[in-house]
Order: sequence, then C-alpha cells, then structure tokens
Amino acid sequence: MYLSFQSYLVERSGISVLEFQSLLPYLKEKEIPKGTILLQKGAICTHSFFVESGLLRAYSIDSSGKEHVIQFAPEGWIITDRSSVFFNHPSDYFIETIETSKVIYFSHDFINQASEISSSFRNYNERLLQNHIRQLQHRIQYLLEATAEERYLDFISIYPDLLLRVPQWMIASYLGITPESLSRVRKELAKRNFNPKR
Amino acid sequence: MYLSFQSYLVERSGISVLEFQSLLPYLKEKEIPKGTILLQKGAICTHSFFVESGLLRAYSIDSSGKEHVIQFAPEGWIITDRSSVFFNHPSDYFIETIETSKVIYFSHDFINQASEISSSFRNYNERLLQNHIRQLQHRIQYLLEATAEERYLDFISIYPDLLLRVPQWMIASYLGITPESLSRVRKELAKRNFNPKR
DNA sequence: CGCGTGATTGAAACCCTTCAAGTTTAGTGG
DNA sequence: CCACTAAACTTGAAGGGTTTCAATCACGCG
Repeated sequence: MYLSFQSYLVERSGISVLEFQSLLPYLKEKEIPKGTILLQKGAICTHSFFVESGLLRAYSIDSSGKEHVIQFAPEGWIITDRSSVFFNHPSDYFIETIETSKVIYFSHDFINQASEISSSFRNYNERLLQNHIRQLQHRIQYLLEATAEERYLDFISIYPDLLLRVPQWMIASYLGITPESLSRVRKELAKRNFNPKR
Repeated sequence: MYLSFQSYLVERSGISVLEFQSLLPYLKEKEIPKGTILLQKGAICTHSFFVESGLLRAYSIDSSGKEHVIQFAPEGWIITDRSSVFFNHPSDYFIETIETSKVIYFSHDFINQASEISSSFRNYNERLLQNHIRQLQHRIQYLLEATAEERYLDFISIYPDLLLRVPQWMIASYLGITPESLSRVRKELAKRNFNPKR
C-alpha cells in the first residue's frame, strides 16, 4: 500500500528502495472519508500528508467567517502547513478531505531521517521548497496583476483536472472572488465561445 | 567591509569566523548608486544580494506596463530571485536600488560551499527558505482577505522603518492598490486619529 | 419525492480605479 | 539661497469590477 508513495519518492528523489524501506517506521497510511478535517486551525501541524488517492484542500477562515482556499492536493501531491511543522507554531489553517482519500502521514522526523541517509533526498526536499516558493510567488503575482477572469484562466491552465472535481465555490475561494463572480466570469467566457475541456 | 555580513552570518547561522573567511572568494562587495538595476527581467539571476546599507526592491512589470513591488530589502536583508537562481530560469522581475547601497553579491556556489563545510549553515539556509514561505503565505492571506486599509496597517506594523524611506507609490504598489487609493486610506486613517510613528 | 447544497441571475451598493486637476516636496543649476 | 522643474502626493468626479443580498433554478442523495 505504500507502493505508490515509494515509487513516487524513488522516482523523484532518487532515494533507493532499500533506503525507503528503512523509513517505513516513520510512515502510516490511512483511508479518510470525505469531509474529514486532518488539521485544525490553532493546532500544531505535526505531519505532512501525501495523497495516494482522493483530494484534499487547505483553507483558512478569516475574521468575518469567510473561507479562503490555500491549496488543493489531488493524488501525487503533498499537503501540509510547512510553517507550523517547521517552526512548531499553531497553524493558521485547516486541512480537509474533499473526497474520500488514501493518505500517507509523515512527520518532520521522516524528512530529517531521509535527509540523513540520502543526500539525494535532501536535494529533492530543497527542490520541493524552492518549487513551493516559486508557486506562491506566481500566485501573488496573479493576485496583484490579474482580473478575476485572468486568474480563472490561469487556474484552469494549471489545474485542468481539478475543474471537474472541485465545487465551483471552492475554486472561487481559491481565486479570491465570490462564487457569484466566478459564475459570471464563466458565463462571459462561454458567450465568447470559450470551452474548457469537459 | 565584509564585517557586517560576517557578523550577521556568524550570529544567525552559527558558522565560525574561520569558516566564513574561507568563503571570502565567493563574495564581492559593491557600492551601488541609487536607481541602479541589479537584475533585469528575463535575465538569469546568478547572485543573491545582501544589503549592508541602503535599500533595494524587487518588482515586476505586468502586461499593461504597471509595476508591482514584490519585496523591499533594507540593510541586513537578502534579496534575490530564488527561483531564477535555483532553477536557472529567466527572472520574472527586476531588482533595483531605491537608495545608494552597499551590497554583497553571493552566488549559489557560496551557499553550496557554505552548506558543505557547515551543517549549521545548511540548517540556517533551510530556516531562511521556510521563513520565506511563511512570509509569502502571509501575504497571500492578506491579499485574499483584507481591504486596502487592513493591508496598509499590516504593512506598517511589519515594516515601520520603511514608511519614511520608501516613496508612497511604491508602498501602494506593494499593497496592490493605486497611489491615489493609498493616499485616501491614509487620509481616512488620519481623520480617525491614527498616527504612525513619524 | 423532497430536501439541501451548489450554481445562476438580477439589482443595488461598495470599494477601488481612472482620469484630470491641483498642491506639495525635493532636487538642480544659476 | 533662491528660482525652477520634475516628481510625488492629494483631491474630486466619474466609471468599472466585484460584492452583497435575494430569489430562482438544477441536481444528487437519502
């Protein structure tokens, strides 16, 4: 059952199968029903989650009670509150399953141990961090520069597969607009003969 | 002249003075006049910049020609396009001196070499990355959740010292609003007897 | 079948932008 | 040190994009 995570890591990080096997004690796998909260705001995030199947999201709730989606994580993605894990701070957000999902839990110890025994894993982990920064930067750029429509087009070009799986109001939340606005954006695009893959 | 960078690194990263001395070949220092561009959009960012004195900023220019400030870097800060350095991609933005500045240039080789000879430097570097992620996440949260006024108040609580040194239109650009809007926000705050340190 | 959640649509309100003046500030050369 | 100019900041009025609120429609699930 860890096979998917194993082949993922072996392929991406260059860690060997044997090395991975030695890390098994740091892992646990769970099947999580749809709508389950894996991380509560205010709690310290002790684990990161690798999604073997299903779909998760991270979101915050602001002072006026509105949700803001921070990240989606379909199969093959990792989702966590890095800052909370790394700095041992209470988390600012929630992590929840959007679909029933098979999830691998791994702690910071896993990463430390893996970095210890495999320098290529250490490099891989840094690549992950750098990539995360790149992605956050991209999102900031779009929030500063782009209209709702442009942000939506960007979203579907990056995550075309999520269009069908994520409720529209969550996408709106990710884009920083209301569901009503997204609906109007889509209507406008349809009028101009735009057709996302569906 | 490298003393400030040396004591900064020794104190923060736990690298020893001797180790730092051995890294000197990877460093160069320059005095840069105000308004000089250190990194051009489209160029590959080969160096990071430690600010010994003065003030720099990173900014992008969008398709309609508008500037968007990504980061300010006063003395004691590091400014760079991490993604460009790490992935060898053309940079999306510019880095420019707002004031005449004394700047230390260091390449990725410096970081690799320092990580090689000092595990505490390696840890420090990861802390830097994690911290960067935390800060970007915070900014996204504010762009999604907060009004112009809230973003401004957040800005001056985090960077009170920059208020006096950075032209207002650049702060507006950082906040994602027009200079006119920021002016009105400030007027509104003044009317409500709000007084930033000045 | 009916209920609840999500999506759509309309109208009014709101925040912020745009454009177009003015005013202030800062820097430069005489 | 003043005069001049350019840049930065302010202010007003009009406009645009997005939100809010409310009502309606569509659909999946018990």
